[in-house]
Amino acid sequence: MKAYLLQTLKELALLGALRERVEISSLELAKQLQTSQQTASRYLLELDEEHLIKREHGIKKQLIMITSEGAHHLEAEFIDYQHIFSLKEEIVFVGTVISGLGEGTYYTSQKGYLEQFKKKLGFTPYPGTFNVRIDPVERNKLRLLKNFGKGVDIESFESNKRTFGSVSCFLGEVDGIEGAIVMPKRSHYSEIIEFISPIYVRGRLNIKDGAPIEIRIYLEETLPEEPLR
Amino acid sequence: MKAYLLQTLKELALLGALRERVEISSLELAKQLQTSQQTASRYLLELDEEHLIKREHGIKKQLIMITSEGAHHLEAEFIDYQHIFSLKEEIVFVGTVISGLGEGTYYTSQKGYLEQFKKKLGFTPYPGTFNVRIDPVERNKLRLLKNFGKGVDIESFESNKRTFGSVSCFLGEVDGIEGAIVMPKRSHYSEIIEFISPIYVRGRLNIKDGAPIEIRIYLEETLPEEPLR
DNA sequence: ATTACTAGTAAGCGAGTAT
DNA sequence: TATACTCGCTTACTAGTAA
Repeated sequence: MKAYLLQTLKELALLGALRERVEISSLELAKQLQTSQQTASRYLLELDEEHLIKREHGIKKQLIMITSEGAHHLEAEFIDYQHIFSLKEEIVFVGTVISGLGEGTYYTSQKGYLEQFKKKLGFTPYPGTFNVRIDPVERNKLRLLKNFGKGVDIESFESNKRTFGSVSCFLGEVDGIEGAIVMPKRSHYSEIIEFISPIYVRGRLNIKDGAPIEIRIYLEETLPEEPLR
Repeated sequence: MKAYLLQTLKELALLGALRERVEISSLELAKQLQTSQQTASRYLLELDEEHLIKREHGIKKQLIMITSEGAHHLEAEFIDYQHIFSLKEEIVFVGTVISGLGEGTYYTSQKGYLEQFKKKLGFTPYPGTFNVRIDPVERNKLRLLKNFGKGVDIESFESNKRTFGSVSCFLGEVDGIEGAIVMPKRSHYSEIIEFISPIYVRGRLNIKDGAPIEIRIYLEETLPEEPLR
């Protein structure tokens, strides 16, 4: 998303356009953004084209409201700032359940991974991964996770004459089931999040493909409680 | 501030550059920003020129840290987002005490204003205003105030054959002294904030020009407490 | 009043490359 | 490896103005 569009969207949000239709002229918006009327008008056109706002033309001014897609961008931005100023302790990914290609079972059955999971994560995962497709706008949360999350590194190893790459894990939960997400280190951000757990998640949740789901990742390590004396 | 520079600054902050020097190459930054190495390099040059970051060149990569000026921009942005998502109940302006030109005394002595202050703000101000020069980066808080603050409108009136313009007031306090800031409606955002109070602020605080000061403005109206039955 | 098109100018971009 | 310069191309800007 272009930086100036985000800025414009934020400005509209400040005027209340997340909650209601806001009446504003391109000239008024231009003053807020310290630019010309023409540029503000163009920004609004671009935001509209990208479905980040919805407009209705009144007789004079226009009524503008931010769409849910636009709101997602602002939320993502807010999360970034919360992290910058260390105010949040978890990241929630929203997505839909999908089926994997069975690869998850292959990888999570490798002894080289299993031993490390047991040792470093504290549990032996059920074979296979619980896969969730996240919205593309959620991907910057993945980046945040890499930068801020307390990742657990699982090292690469060799087995059967091939190499199994190193992965990062982040502890979290899906609908109350504790586990961790697994991210290959040498790969770009994907739209799929893979979750492992000692429990067979799909069975426990009795859930179908396409169902909405949330994965919650803990950013702070859970500190053991100090016993009262 | 250019939108893309803010975005870059935010990215550096996410990498921890608010707290410590961060080692990053222009290519790595470019990947984060989804742009080219050349552009990332140019962004860093621009941020440096504007004193928003400080750089040290290592043998390979460079060490980057965000300056306090850069941090202010990020804080201001964070405040904006907090307001968008309704998480803050006050705005604090940081500035330095300055002397006015005596105009404050003239205006605050006008009967037309005095009657409205008494009626709408609940107090009769001491003649004169307590003036604070705010940092230019604080000005977007003024804009926030106009959009979100529970402003009290003081209407224009005529007296002695001239017109006294309408002003907006926002209740707040300076160092524990309750009062309100006064902003002319028909004027651009200024670097000076004028504070009125039933008490002679300068005398009470025994403060000199140039001294650092905070003005706290309440965003939510203080609701009267419900008596317990 | 508005919005937004046209057109000329300015700013931003990244491939190539020097250092 | 790095950073950052040049330069040709693209994108973004605003004055003027139509609708």
